[in-house]
Amino acid sequence: MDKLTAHKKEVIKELFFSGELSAADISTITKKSLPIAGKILAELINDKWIIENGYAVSTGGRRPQMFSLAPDNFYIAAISMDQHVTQAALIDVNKNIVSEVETLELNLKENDAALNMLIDFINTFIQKTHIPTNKIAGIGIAMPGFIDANKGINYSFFRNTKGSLSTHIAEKTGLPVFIDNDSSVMGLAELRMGAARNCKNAMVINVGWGIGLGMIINNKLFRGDNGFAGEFSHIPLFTNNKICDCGKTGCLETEASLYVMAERAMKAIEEGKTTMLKNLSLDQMQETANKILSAAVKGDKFAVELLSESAFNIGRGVSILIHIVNPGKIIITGRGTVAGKLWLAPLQQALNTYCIPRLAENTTVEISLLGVEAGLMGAAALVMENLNKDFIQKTGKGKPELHSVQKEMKNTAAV
Amino acid sequence: MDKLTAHKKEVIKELFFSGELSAADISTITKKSLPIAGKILAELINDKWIIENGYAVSTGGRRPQMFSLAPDNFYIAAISMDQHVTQAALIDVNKNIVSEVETLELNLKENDAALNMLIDFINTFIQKTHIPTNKIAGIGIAMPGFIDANKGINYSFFRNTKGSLSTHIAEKTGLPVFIDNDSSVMGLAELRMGAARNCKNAMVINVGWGIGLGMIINNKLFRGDNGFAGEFSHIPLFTNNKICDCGKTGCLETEASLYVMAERAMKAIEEGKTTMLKNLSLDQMQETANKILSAAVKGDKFAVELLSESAFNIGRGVSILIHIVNPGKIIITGRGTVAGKLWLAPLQQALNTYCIPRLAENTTVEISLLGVEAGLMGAAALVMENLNKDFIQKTGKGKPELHSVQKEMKNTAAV
DNA sequence: AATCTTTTGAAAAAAATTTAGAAAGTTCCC
DNA sequence: GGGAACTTTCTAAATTTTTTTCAAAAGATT
Repeated sequence: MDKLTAHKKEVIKELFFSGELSAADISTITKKSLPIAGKILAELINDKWIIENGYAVSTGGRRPQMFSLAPDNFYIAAISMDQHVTQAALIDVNKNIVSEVETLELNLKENDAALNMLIDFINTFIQKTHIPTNKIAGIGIAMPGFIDANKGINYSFFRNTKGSLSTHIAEKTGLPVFIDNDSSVMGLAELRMGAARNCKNAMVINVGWGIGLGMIINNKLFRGDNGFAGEFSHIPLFTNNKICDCGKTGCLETEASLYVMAERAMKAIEEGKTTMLKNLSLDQMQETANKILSAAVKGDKFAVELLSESAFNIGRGVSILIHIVNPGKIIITGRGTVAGKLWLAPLQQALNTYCIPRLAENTTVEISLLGVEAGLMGAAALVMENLNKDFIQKTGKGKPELHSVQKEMKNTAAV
Repeated sequence: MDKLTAHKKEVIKELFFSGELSAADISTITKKSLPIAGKILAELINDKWIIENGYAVSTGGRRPQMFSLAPDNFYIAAISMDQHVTQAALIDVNKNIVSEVETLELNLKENDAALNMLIDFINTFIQKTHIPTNKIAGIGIAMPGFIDANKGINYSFFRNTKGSLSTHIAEKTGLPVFIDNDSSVMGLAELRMGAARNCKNAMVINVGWGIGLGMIINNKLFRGDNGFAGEFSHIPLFTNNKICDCGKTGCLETEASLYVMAERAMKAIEEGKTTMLKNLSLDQMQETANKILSAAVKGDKFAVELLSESAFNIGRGVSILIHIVNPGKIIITGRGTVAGKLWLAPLQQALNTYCIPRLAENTTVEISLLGVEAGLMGAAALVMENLNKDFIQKTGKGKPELHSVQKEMKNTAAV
């Protein structure tokens, strides 16, 4: 990629995540000189990529001209998957969801038809939006599994694809496709547009059917040697003889996860425990989990205890993370976030119990503000991080297209 | 620092760690164009920093001129400390120890006189070497504790120093001083001149009185938000009710470390266990540890079992590291390394037991080749990483000094 | 001997930064 | 309330830095 395009890409990216910036802001963020920043901005205005946005209030001197992305110039197709449910949404340049959030019940395990169903779902979704494909920057897919994002391969699901999974979907949809692990991508979302902005090191804990981990290290998403970093759910933390999905025993997720909470709730109810919870079923995990979480929010003593137990166990895992990584922030995200701040006290209690005070002191725990949209926002962020150079160079998206007759004339003239 | 000096610094650093490089090598390593590399090299030759080293064998084309650091141009004072013993050695441009390795028995805990003893020790050591101080690039100090290397502060030891510890020692010795945590610095040594060269992510396990961790992340030493990353010894891994130095229970170091091995050995001997070990004492930890390690090397069944138990427990901790960081290599270093490959089998056994196979497969475990010198080498590497700009600009170190008479003449001429 | 590789140096081109000054505000002090 | 002094933004020109290009030199390969 030539340097000019690389610079443009970076500026577009920063404007997407920040919304509005001045030339001076761009200069400091990109660590380029002001003349360079000015030049890039002028070109991007000329290409109709960005617009001038009037003057900001003064901070003690001349007021800066502000810039932002031109509205309707492009969109992002964001796909967020978990083991059971897949969601799709269209994101615009202001990070808003501008379509219906489409949902597909799609079980990833032992389902040979899943890939084709996914592709159909995506294609139908894009058609429904009525956005021309040349205005879609790409498709971002957040999904579970061991994923090599560079190669676009998921070693856990859709393994029978020949070649890379992302290339395969790109061929079937006609759009650039970027794939990464769901928890990692949620980490990216927090880094770029959530609670981890301006954090050097942050650990994003994805509380769902398992306990995922997105790692922000040195202001960047960290993926390890093979893209497998953050396999938090399966750290051997307990000596409990409970067998885990992964074949081992004592994994964190055998003692903390929405799934474990559901199991425990059902057992307790069977034993006659007093609680507002009823009619739970492991077959309808999503509904069951939501029932437990909202019961906890409403103050149901048993549900709160259940949640606190999981939170404390997660905290034990987090205390290990803190010892090893010394992060500035821990951020709780994922499906469990519905219960909000209920997670904080028991988790902090575990940190107080298991962390060296000097380490615990320097780390704050927060609930993600992105909430249930974290996965979709992460998928969008993934596309912006990998923005295609061809897409950036595709100038004149704002200009009217030449008609075929005009093209003919141009060609003739050239001969 | 101006760019030229920054470039020079980087070239000097790479030459120190690599020994010999061609202009093309420098260009690729520093990611600068060949003309730049050539220009820097020419200037450095002119400054007597480096020498031309003849031609290397051809790799299919013209033979490259090789460059290396000029011998005797500068030296590094390396200090390696642990809780009980402090070592000092002089390192030359070829990474060789060119002095006696001086040793000082210095207990860091509850010892108000320790800092002054350390400073005296360093000053005496430097005097003994008979190297003029303007030829010493700096003093690198590797020591235990919570250290903020940027600020030069050790929050665990020597806390009564007013201002930063490194500045204080610098004032008392008249040389630049760089301080960092011992395990981190061993990680740096492995990254730059050991088994972690060319590793993107590597975990360096320092087996000593506790279990330290130096983290290499994205080809760089990683220190976390406050410089406390890698606090591996105190991750809460066991439910054993053994109280640890840090005040908590169940820390990794309560079940794996040379100290624990010594305790267990003494208890077993008391109980009449069959072993070649005898006359052990916790007061003379270094000797006791060495006795156990060398007994294991000689094949003493009990000593091997003792070591294997510790290795397996370390492995359990390492399996957590692997799940979280997905590193390409695990490197065993520190005092325990004396027992060499004996650590590998039981540690690998733990990885096989506690790791998801796909993760364990991608990580290899090795014994450091730097051995007992790892701390000193790390301290030297620390100095090279932070090489002072003034020191680099101090040209003419190779040129003969003007005599005072000549200086007089110059001064007169100038008037 | 002809063809390919790699290194090397010089010249040309491109890119980026520094400098300087003008424009547009704010703040503080009398 | 009105300057004076200070800030911040913005533009253009001058300068510096860096990369690209080209060609020659030196060796390997077939």
